[in-house]
Amino acid sequence: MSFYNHLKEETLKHISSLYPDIQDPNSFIEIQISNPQYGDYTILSAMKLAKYLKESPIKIANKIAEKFSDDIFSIQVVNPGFINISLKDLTLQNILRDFSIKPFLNNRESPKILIEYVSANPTGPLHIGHGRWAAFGDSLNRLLKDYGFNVQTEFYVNNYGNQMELFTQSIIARMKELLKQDFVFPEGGYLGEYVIDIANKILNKHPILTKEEQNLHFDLIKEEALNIALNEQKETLNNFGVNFDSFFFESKLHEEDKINKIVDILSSKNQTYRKDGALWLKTSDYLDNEDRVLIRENGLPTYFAADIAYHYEKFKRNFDIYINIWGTDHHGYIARLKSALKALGLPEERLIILLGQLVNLYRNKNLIRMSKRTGNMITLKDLLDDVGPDVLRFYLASRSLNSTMDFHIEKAKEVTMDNPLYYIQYACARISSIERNIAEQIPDNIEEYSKYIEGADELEIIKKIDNFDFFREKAVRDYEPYYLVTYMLDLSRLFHIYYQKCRIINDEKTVQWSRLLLITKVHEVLSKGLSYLHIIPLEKM
RNA sequence: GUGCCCGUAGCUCAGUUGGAUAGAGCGUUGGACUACGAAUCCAAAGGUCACAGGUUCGAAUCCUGUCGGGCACGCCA
Repeated sequence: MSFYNHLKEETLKHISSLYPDIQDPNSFIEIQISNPQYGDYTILSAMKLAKYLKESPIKIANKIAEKFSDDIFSIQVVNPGFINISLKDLTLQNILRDFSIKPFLNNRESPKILIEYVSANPTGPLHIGHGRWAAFGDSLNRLLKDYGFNVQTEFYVNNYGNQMELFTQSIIARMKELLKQDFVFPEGGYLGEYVIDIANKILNKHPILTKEEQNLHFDLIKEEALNIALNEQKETLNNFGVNFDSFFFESKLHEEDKINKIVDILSSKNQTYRKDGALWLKTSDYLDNEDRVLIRENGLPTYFAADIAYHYEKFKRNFDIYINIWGTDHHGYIARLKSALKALGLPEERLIILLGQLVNLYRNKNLIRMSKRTGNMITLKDLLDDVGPDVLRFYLASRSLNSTMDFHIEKAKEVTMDNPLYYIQYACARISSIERNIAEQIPDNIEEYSKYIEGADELEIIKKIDNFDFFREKAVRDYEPYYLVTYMLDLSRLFHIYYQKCRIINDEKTVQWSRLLLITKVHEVLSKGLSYLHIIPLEKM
């Protein structure tokens, strides 16, 4: 266990015994990494407790501090109620000796989480926005799993409705064009080049369509179009290191009559009414600012109705938490969906919708405006071919989901600190290189050499290694994998500084093995961090 | 107009569920390879945390307002 987690447990124990009346002592556990001049970790709990207990924070801090009987660190209470912890050198050596990365929830119950993400319309190729959800969702998945959650991932396929019809009509028009027949391109249809490719593929697969009237085979063409578009999306995602446990087809909800059922349930709960020939859901009784249509005047259900049915089915699967990753352009949709879940009596608080801001794509300093309709776009596949999956994933996952990001294609291809993945990779490559260069047999008990570590730079690195659990916990708490990216850059920096100053390969073997142990642990942590991004550390560059 | 997000160094961004003296990289200027990989390191310069109030032991962080930018406001999906 990291010292950080040890300190958390001890603090909890002491607060519980000092204040047995507090119902949720966990909510008062707050530990941060200190400003170096004050120590290594700082416990902020006394000041949180002071507000709650209406007692002087410094008194509380002193009481907590007295409870700590460990002699493995020094402890100091400072106004207005900071409890500063400074680790002794021997403790740091032991942290290095014992360090390993383990799931935090190892021996506890593992909550089940379903993450739904990407969920693009199967009407064309993925673009960089989908890439962002893919990179983020997959990293979140890997991070939560590593922490100990039981995670499954899902892609919701919107293969039903007007967009799919329009897509099919666009393909049929292109097929007719290829056959030199008269055709009318549908209004608002899909103009992208890829539609012609798909038309060609379908014609090659089904030569009979060249003779027959294509409209008679509308459903067949739609089915083929869906398969081609979806498989291309899957292939792109796979090349991006992103795979899903399940694909849920919207059409299934229609085929199995789930939508009518959900509408009936809502009606039976007196949550609907008729107006202007349509059936409305009383979402404004809950979180929404107006009511929404479930069944249109023409008798067809809305996308919203299908989405309610989808989430109703989702909730039947008994996960503890449902995470949806949506683009910010769907933010207006949250209130109505959560309202519908409330109307159904479902625990909507289990549905966590993470909104991602959009990505602006630049080439040669020009913003590229993309539109699937006009076909003016750079696809995710193009970017993967151009800059490669590692750089793309690193970049897309290295910023908060909540900040709009600019992606400059030229800069992503440069190998500079504008492209910090290489800074981390260079640290990994240097460590691998040293491992290759050490000719002797590495001793089995290399952990025991931790006691020869004593340089300030080295102890600094051990502290940073111990911080891994702190940042992982924070990333899990906020659903923000990028915290680990910032952490990896910091750790890499400490390594590069150290590397510059100290030789690892050394005639003095106790020094050599202790230093090798240290950088091996750095390597382990960096590898773990990169694994969340599905990036393999380089042994050579 | 209404709702959501954002505004930190010339640029791109960090900044600990509010915590101690706001930090990195790029770019600029100067320096370090006869030692494990110089894709590195060291140093300098660079700030009214958009602006104005408020909350409290403490605000870049929370609240209110103003200004600026992005997105969304369909019986499309």
